[in-house]
Amino acid sequence: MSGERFPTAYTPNQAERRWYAEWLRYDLFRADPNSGRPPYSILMPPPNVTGMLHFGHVLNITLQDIYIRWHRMLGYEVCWFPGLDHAGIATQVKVEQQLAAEGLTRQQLGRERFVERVWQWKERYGGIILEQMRALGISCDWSRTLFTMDESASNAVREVFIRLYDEGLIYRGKRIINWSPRLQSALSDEEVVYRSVTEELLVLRYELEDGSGHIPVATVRPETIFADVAVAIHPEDERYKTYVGRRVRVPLTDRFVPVIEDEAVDPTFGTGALKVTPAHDPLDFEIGQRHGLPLLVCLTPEGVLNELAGPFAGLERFEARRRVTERLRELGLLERSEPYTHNVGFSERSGEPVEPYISDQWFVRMKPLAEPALQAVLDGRIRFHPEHWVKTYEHWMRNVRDWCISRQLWWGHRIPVYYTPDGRYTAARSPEEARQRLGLSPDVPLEQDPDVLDTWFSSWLWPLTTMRWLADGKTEETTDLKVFLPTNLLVTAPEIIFFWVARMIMATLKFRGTIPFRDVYFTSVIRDSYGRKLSKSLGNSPDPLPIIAKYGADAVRFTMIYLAPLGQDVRMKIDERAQDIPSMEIGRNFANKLWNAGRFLWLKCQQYGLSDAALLESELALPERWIRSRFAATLQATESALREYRVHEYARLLYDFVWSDFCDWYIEALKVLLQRSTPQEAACRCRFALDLYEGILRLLHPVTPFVTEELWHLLWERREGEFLCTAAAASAPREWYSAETEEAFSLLQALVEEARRLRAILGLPPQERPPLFIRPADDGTSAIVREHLWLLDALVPCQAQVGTDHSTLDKALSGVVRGIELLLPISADYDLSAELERLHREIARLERLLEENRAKLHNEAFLQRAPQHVIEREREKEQSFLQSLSRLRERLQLLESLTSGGRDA
RNA sequence: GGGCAGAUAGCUCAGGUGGUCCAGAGCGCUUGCCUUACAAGCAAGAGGUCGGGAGUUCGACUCUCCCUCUGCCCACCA
Repeated sequence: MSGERFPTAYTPNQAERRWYAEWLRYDLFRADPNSGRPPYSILMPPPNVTGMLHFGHVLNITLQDIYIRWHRMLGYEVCWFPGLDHAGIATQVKVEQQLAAEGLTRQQLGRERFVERVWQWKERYGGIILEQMRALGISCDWSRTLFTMDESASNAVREVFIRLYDEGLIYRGKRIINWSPRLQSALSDEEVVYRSVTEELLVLRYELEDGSGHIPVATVRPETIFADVAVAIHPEDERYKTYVGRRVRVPLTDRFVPVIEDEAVDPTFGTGALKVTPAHDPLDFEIGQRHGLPLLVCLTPEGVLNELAGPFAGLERFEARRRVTERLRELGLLERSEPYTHNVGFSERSGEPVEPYISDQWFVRMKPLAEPALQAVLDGRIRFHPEHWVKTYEHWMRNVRDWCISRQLWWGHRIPVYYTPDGRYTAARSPEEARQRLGLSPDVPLEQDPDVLDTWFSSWLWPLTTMRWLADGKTEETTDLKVFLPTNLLVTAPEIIFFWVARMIMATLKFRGTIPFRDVYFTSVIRDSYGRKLSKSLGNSPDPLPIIAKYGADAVRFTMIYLAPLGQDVRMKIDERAQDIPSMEIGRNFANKLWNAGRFLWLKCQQYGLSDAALLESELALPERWIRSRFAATLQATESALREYRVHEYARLLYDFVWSDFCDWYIEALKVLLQRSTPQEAACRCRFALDLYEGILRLLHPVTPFVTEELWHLLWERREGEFLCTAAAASAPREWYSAETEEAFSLLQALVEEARRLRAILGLPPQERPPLFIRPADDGTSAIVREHLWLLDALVPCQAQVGTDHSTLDKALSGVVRGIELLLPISADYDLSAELERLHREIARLERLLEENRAKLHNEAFLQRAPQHVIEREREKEQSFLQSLSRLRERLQLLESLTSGGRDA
């Protein structure tokens, strides 16, 4: 027992700063792969350095820390690998915005200086993010922090590119990709979001060369007609059969293009005739390939019409659309137009509509990688929680398409490919190697590919690069890889299942022959009370730091997991004006409750002292045996909840146990027990209480590390360097649990609650202790009740006494609990009408239940088919109903005779 | 168009494998309390035909099917 003063209130900020510094000072988070203890490892999904963390991260990181801290206390050698992601496009966009505010563009700055600016940005926001993570109290191994642009990661990225290239799994090709004119870069399919947009569907006249008629063609993108190379119809479309093989004029041009047949055309859509523009549409591209059509490009990378568009050249694509439409109308080439709602792809990062665009890009062949990765999940080597994500995963993996990995950006891993002036190229580690590979003499100039790789091309190597795989470009084997891979758990958002989770599985299987992780926990999506995702632009995503400062890190951690059931979205009320999340009070109040329970125990221990003499089993009172049993049961339940990734259940179990069982019942009973004990006994009871409380701290430490560490040191003398953080997890002997004890105590609880209800009806002042008469049931519970009248006295409060003759208590309020009748005397002039009404209601309720119960018991089918214990249970219920009913009826009769008698007199 | 998840008290949500609380918590609400730690608290209370409809079963909030609504993901056809 510590002799220091016990503060009347918990001040989170101070304690958090102090303990985090201590934990770091003693290097408690550093993993030692050579310790020989069983390993437990987690890879932290590296946050983007684009900005600050939001509450999605807070939940995600808290969950990981809970598992890390829990396993550390269980004696595992834990290793949590932290890091940051360079987030290519996203970060580049942010820095360009910053530049724009200064009136600059990246082109003005030049590549080198621009990249320097991005590094400055990274230092700044990376720093904020790390500060936020520390404020939350997370216990990752900071010595292993990795940034995806670190040299060691770059080395691995380069090697992987070259290996895949040599294997033919990376190739360069002219394909239709998603082009962002604003970013001047290609995007992967995953970086495009679709939105429903209403545009005008135009029907244009493509006139036959000989002037004998026309084909009506529907389009929403008339500005692309300049790149049309054919008009296609479905082979079985009778309407246009005769046109096939003839030529039509592309409107506004002098070009004639053939009419062709292709299965891909949907005859039921639009006019059934499709203008084929292979350079500007993925479907058209395929058709063009099939028919050997030429590729015409009418847009520049900036999204401006080029010389092919004749008089329209130089117009921006949407302006061009308006002008072209206008012109077509003037010339009578526009047959009709109608509003048409369809999905249009937008760039996720820069927001403008994506342009399907033909260009030279680098791709990864996904099919060979996807197959083993799919199997690993289907056969259960990797388990998803909740499991239903497996279906989504499977669907994507079976339909996976090649991954466009080149980006026309400056911020990212440069593509390790070198080109000769005459267009030959190869992947290589250096120009020298490239020359060697191409068999060139040293004087041939080479140019490295200006593009960089998709961010996820470094992220998918995360399980490997965090463990220093190929950190120097050569070394395949490291101690970390041997010990910590596969990792145990990945906690991540379901929205990056394709971007990241799937690809990590592919890469780790490919390059290491093993799965990257065993369990994947997909977190909840945090939404505001309107159901919207948190986002900075909506203003509904407050900065976690001030909220942590206001409520405490433990409160934030606890509230998040308390509110976030596995796989369900979480709605939180967010006060946008105050940038506050009021529900954080849940956790704050809980920490406060825990604190005060500790303070109470401290005060009592000061008062009574502590006795080392272990209490004999027989000397433990029922409330003590009960709370011990509840502790054992709670511990067991929390363990299985955590093992099955029902983390919110873990939080709820702890909340209910601490608040209801420990504080509301045990501590209240302890107050009475201490009063009735000899000083010697009281000291023993304090010891018992304190030990149990310590168990609670151990149990809670993974969620609320700070307040528990603080209490753990306040209540006990600890050796230098001793921390709850690295103490053993809570444990309880099996025999602590006793169903019988819990049954007995719950009877007393029910009696207390019923007696309090009666007492509340009378509205007595707290000091008043009315007599309470108890008429026991005849089921053997009588002894328990008789032995614990003192407890009822204190908890109700009242003066409880057992009596069988209650006839003298004619004027009383009554209640029946499991056949036990409680009587609270009332004054002669008390108005009984409310009580009579209540009795009637109660009797009616019980009669209904009895009826249902009897219907069951008289049902032959039920008796035959229901399991024995269920039938047994129904019989017991019948008895209990009968006894309660008879007592209530007696009571009613008595009161009715009284009231009528009263009226007569 | 395909798939997934959800619909329980005014609000936010709990309710593994159908009968053990005849539906629970927190917040909000009503009433009474500064009762030997805690008013960020204590005690009592009001409030729900568990989205609708069928079915399986001795028995369904809990399983199956259909419907309605909500959210998300995937695919995108001019």
